[in-house]
Amino acid sequence: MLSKKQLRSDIEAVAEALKKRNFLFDIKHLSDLENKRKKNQIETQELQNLRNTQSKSIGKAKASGVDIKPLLAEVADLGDKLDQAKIDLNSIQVDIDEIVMSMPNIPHESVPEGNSEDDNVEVSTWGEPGKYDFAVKDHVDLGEALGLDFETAVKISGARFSVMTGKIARLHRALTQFMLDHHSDVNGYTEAYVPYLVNSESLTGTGQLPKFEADLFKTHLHGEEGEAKALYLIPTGEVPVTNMVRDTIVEEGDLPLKFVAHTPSFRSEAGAYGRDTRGLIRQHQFEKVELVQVVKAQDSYKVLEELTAHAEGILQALELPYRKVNLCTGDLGFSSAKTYDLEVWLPGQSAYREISSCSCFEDFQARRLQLRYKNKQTNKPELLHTLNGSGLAVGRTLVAVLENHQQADGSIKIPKVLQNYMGGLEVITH
RNA sequence: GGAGGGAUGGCAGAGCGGCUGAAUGCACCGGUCUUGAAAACCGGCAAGGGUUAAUACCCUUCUAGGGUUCAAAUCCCUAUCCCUCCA
Repeated sequence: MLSKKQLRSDIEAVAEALKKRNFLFDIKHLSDLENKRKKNQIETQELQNLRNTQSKSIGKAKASGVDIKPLLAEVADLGDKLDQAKIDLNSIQVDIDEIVMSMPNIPHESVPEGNSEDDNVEVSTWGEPGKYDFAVKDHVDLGEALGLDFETAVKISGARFSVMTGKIARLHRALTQFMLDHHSDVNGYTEAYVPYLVNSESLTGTGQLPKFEADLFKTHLHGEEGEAKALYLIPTGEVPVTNMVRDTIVEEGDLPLKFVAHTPSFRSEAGAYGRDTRGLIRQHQFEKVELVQVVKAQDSYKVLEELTAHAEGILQALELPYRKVNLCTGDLGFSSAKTYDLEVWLPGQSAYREISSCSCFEDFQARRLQLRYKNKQTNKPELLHTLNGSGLAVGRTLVAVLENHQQADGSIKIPKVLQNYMGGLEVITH
């Protein structure tokens, strides 16, 4: 959420900044609402003040034995007036909130302007796409021989799910284990285990709600109260992990907070019909190892570089060629001020595909989350900055390992760092 | 399944319907003292919002949502979470 103060004082600048990401809003409508809010709020608070002072004087009069009847008559209609004023004010505030809650974050100045992913800017590349003296297969062909099974998944659940058995299931787990160990042992993250079903407050805190409900799987509880209490399957580990610190004032000495968590992610992929229908790239359920950091405002962009480098470290350890891309204003996620995508090379597609997305949200999430620390200098609570990134998406990493480390006979070389997790295996064959 | 008890500031923990935004302790910050530190002593210290150039003033908040009342941390109802006892 953007700062309402900023929206009041500098609405033109906000509109200008959001235009860069193709987000337009009715400036006049919002400022009209804001003017109404101001008037009603002052009015309401004056009534409240009046009631408070009147009540106090009634108390005093009663204590000193004076007849309070005339005083009571004076305040007779105050309650009704106040109730009405509150109702009016509340309805205006609901309208304003609805608008503000659906406004995306302002892009950082270093974000390139553009309309779509075609305008993203490549920042760096690592490794060279491999040269193969045989016809490369994609991960579906390679995987199906090794225990990757989409047909069974269709029977159990439907399209966009997968089953893995045997060595490939173990390889998938090995990737997860390696990532968790690496980030906690080498990069200093604290491992976290978190719920996979979350309430709507959590999703509002990180920005998935209210705007993106269609992308989520929502559970349905029985009973009349069911709707209000319904839980959602997490679309990313970011949600439960970042919400661990919702509504808290963090001790300055505990900063930065660094968490790593392995979670499944569930996405309805609404609107993605026909895209990546083959294989593991776009699934309703996939595993991710998520990095989350909570830092002071002045550190956040330095930390974005650092966190991205942590994700890159996994790709490097797995010997997977990739490139780092600075997302343009038009491709930026709703809550993000700046995002680097890491795109891994997939020989089966002869293309770079997203495998990690590392974002700095500045105080956009923190404001929704009421996530602060007490600044020792000013002695005031200040909003923190949040960041997260996949380190990495496990399913897509499996795809990348299969395709990049395939050999002519369809076997897969296991990267050195994974061999311990594979019981010493150096190659998997069917 | 039944019967109770509880939820208060960063934490712990008091709190008769009006003088309670809230005692006290811890933590934290500043000061005195000290070569320095500790201890001791003195002082400060909740959050959110509004008006304002500023000082300042005002409003809201004692798990959440309703209700009673001129007035609610305090009384009533409901929900959530925690605890104890019985089956």
